[in-house]
Amino acid sequence: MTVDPQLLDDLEWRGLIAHSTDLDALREALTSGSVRFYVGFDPTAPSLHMGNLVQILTARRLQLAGHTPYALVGGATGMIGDPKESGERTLNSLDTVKDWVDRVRRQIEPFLSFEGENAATMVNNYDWTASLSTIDFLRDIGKHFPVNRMLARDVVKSRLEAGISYTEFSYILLQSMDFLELYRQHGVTMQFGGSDQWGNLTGGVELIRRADGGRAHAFATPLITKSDGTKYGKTEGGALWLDATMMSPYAFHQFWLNAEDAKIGELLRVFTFLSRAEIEDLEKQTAETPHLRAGQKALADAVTTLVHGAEETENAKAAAAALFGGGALVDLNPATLASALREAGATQASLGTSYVDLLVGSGLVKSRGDARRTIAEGGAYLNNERVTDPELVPDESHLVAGGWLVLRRGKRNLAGVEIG
RNA sequence: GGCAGGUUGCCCGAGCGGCCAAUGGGAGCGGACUGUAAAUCCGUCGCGAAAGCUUCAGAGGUUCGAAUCCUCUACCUGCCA
Repeated sequence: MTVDPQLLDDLEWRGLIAHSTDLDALREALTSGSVRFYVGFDPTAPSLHMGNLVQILTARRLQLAGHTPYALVGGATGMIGDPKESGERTLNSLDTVKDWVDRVRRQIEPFLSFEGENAATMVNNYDWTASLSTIDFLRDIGKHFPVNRMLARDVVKSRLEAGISYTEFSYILLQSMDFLELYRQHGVTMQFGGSDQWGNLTGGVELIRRADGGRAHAFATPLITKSDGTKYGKTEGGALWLDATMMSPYAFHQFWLNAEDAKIGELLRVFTFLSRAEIEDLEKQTAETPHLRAGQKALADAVTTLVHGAEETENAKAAAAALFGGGALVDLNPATLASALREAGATQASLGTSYVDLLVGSGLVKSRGDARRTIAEGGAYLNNERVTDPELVPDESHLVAGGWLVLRRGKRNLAGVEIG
């Protein structure tokens, strides 16, 4: 297998290396042959989200450059829980974790190739931890972890006051053991993960050195933040899920389309496979003609295509064009409008329902008082026309596209109501 | 173990018997500007059309009336052992 010698330069240019073990050694390893590497995903929810996407795409970049991926789902680590600063995690049942493991596995698979010389392999750490005896674990693994070092870790330090269970405290041993296991069984010599995983990554590198005298590498990808420093990928609805049933491809596409100008370059580098020349050109366009939003459009199209495919991306774009096109809704092709509304999120209602209740039913507002408030604030629309009468009850004359009402809150929150 | 203090709306944080659905800040939401950006400014921010209803850790109690006083329970913090 020939490898791309430019890989590490490309990763650095994309800003994907926030921390790393010896960078020169890593460079040498990555240029001298196909490196077997691993990246893990814990099943903490029924779907992966934007943060995980950074890792998935990075794994793909490595595979495309000729290296060999081992994608790990944490059937075991998901039972324990990685300590986080905000507090102790709630344990999930074995059944829940198993279900989420399956879902996560299926979400990762499309991004990697399981054929060819550097075919990817899926592994589950439950397979080598479930039957491990406590005595063996404490003697073979625990002996290599000085507690004083473990206590010095930032996450642990931050939890010492509020409290941390032995369960979570032990997490790093499990993840480090994963690396050792993959190193022994499959010759895996590199791991990467999010920067919040840095302690766990180096834990594995060190365990391999202490237990087997082996040499392994690790690097961490950066946390993607907004320009104000807060975490990226949060919407009103919560996380930016990759599962189409948890977040529609339309909503997903809209999220990226609304990216702030200042972040376009960074997001394009991290989340797309566009070339350096293409990205630099888009950055230039964003700087010179920001209102055209060429960068946002390219970003939204590229990421949505990666996650949901070309067809869903076209649907999302068509829906957005129909709903934000600016033209009168009645002039639109009924079929186009109807499918756009289904894409944006649609509910059903019968004629005679008040506008306020329709807004509540659509989920655009959370209570009737909220609906009335929105109307009073001038932020409520029916068929792209501002609604000023809080008592409005839509009738036949309001129907468009053969039986639809188009509700809007604010500039960009849309919902369709199918009248049946 | 002893002593003192705390627990308020999504978060932080005032209130310390009626004028409190509860000051203020942040987040969120809407409007203006614009580009379905950012920044800024303005408005809004428990439920209810309203009357009113349900909130200030939980359960009781005092009172015409409690987030505010008393008792118990839970959790947290500080000081002394």
